[in-house]
Amino acid sequence: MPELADVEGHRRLVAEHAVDREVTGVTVPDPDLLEGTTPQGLGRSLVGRSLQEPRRHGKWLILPFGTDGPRLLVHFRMTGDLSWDGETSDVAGDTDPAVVLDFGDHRLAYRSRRRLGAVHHVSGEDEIEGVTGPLGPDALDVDRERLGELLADRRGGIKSALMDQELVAGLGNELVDEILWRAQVHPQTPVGELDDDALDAVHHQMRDVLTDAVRAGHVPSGPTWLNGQRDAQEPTCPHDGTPLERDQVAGRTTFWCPEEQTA
DNA sequence: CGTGTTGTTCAGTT
DNA sequence: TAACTGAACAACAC
Repeated sequence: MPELADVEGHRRLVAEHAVDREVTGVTVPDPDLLEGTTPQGLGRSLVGRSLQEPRRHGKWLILPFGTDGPRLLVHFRMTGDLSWDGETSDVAGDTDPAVVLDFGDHRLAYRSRRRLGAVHHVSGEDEIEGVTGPLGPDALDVDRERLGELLADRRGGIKSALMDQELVAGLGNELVDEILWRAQVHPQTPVGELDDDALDAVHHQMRDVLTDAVRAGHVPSGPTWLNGQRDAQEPTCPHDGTPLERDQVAGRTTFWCPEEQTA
């Protein structure tokens, strides 16, 4: 379920185990999910180089090799994970890995159960944006002032704005629903109608939700989280028990509390 | 056999 | 023009 928090979990897994280790071999069981090079080219590019500190920008995981060397840009889309020696940072079922990096006796494996994600190879830092496209600042780096600036000229609803990776990178369907529910803002509220108090609330909740979700490595679904109601038969507001509304907003299934999130 | 799904991109529309 | 909608992508669960 890769949104910012999940990808951050994958980043931590790599940071914990693989940094400064040298690639000794690569295997690409599913070449369809390798972009920007061939399986042979991947080996020529990476073998002998060591992995540097991994970064994350929004939902992209960036794995740099060597000094100013090639990078792997990893995207999970709807499903997928990384595993280190079989220890996974998420659950992708029993799917076979698509791309595997060997580090001596250890191995880092990328899986994408529905095969929508991909591992992109670029040869340097300046090629990254060509793959990711323009991205807004990472949601974890957006302070209150910046949020106001980003939304200042924005038309349309707040949910579609927050989901737009060019505006803010990293927020997905679950995170945005959670943030707006806690901020008591209706997902379709036009951005221009949000006053300072509402923007304060959105920003504050964005920080809180992200902090908790990153700590957990995914969007939590406990009893105090809207996210926990997502696949309940009769979803109710964890605050007051009101039946939640459910409809398509910004093209995604959206839940909100009709009592608290007034338009 | 339909329906739905955490993300992104594209074509078409407002 | 900005931004919206819907379809498509692939695979699986229900």
